[in-house]
Amino acid sequence: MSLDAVLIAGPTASGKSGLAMELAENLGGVVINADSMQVYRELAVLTARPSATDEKRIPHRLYGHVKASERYSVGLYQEEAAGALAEALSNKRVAIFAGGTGLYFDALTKGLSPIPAVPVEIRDEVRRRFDAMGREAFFAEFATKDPSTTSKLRVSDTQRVLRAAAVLEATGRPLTEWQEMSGSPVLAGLRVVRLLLAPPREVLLERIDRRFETMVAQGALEEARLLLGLDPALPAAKALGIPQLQEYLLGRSTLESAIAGAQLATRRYVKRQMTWFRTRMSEWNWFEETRLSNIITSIRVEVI
RNA sequence: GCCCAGGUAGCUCAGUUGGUAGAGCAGCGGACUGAAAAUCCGCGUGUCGGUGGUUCAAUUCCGCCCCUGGGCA
Repeated sequence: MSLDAVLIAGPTASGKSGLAMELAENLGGVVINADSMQVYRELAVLTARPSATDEKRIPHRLYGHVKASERYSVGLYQEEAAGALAEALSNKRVAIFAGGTGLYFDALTKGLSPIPAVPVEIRDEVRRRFDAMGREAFFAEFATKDPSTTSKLRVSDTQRVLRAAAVLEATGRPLTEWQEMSGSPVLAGLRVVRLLLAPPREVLLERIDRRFETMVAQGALEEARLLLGLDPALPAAKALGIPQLQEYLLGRSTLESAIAGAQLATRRYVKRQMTWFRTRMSEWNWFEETRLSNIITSIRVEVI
């Protein structure tokens, strides 16, 4: 069987990393990250990133290579993933993408519209105007400039409203117009296997609760402390567990309630992940168990 | 054993002067194009402890029973 890439998606704590390494070992592969939070250097424990030992055993790419003070994005991911893929293929290795970020898998398998990068200054400027005007007034004004994008947004969806306004500002064209253009998938033309690991929810939730306690025992508090001075609006500052543990570090909550809060946030995250997978990745090969033998015998290779 | 108070959603509770019930939290479903572990939208999921009785109608009133908490012994 000839194969270029294996994609392993699944909710948090579903066993993706372990399976990725096993497959990498068997197929002669490189593990490439497909998770938006595991890219941040300072977040090793809290994002359950592969350990130094793991990285020694199997080559890993795009893990912990971005500073928490920086703002990563799908756009950057798409570029870097393409680079990591090219490197793997030129070394005759199978690229094994593992992660839980549905949007990143979209970039790999469907591609993003070719929207030019929005300069930070414009982004910040739009944000300032939003804060000054208030969301209602800002939205109303944006509606007059870009009715087609506005019709797809809600006033309350601040993040998307800001993005749409920034794109219009930076490019002079409505976001909807850009989005009608399809992009090219990172994996275009390659032979891939798409695996979705989805253990029963109750098993996952149980595992999550125990795992978070282990994380606290293994240095999660120190990671949260490291990020204390950072702008809370940065992506890394929103990693599951960070806000809750910081509340505790600042003396605003007990450790017990911080842990409970982080576990709760993680449960909700799993729900959102599952919604994405169910509704947008239903044609992937779904597995409840991570037993390699089961998976190996039933995989289907497809060309993207 | 007796006397109080209470048993209503997964949890904490509200309520119905008799017309099968609603809040918060938890939970569940959905959307998703450069912040996506983000951001946003939607949904009460129930033998009203059990069993008899009164009634056109009982979760609500009455009897008995069971359970929980407190008090007296």
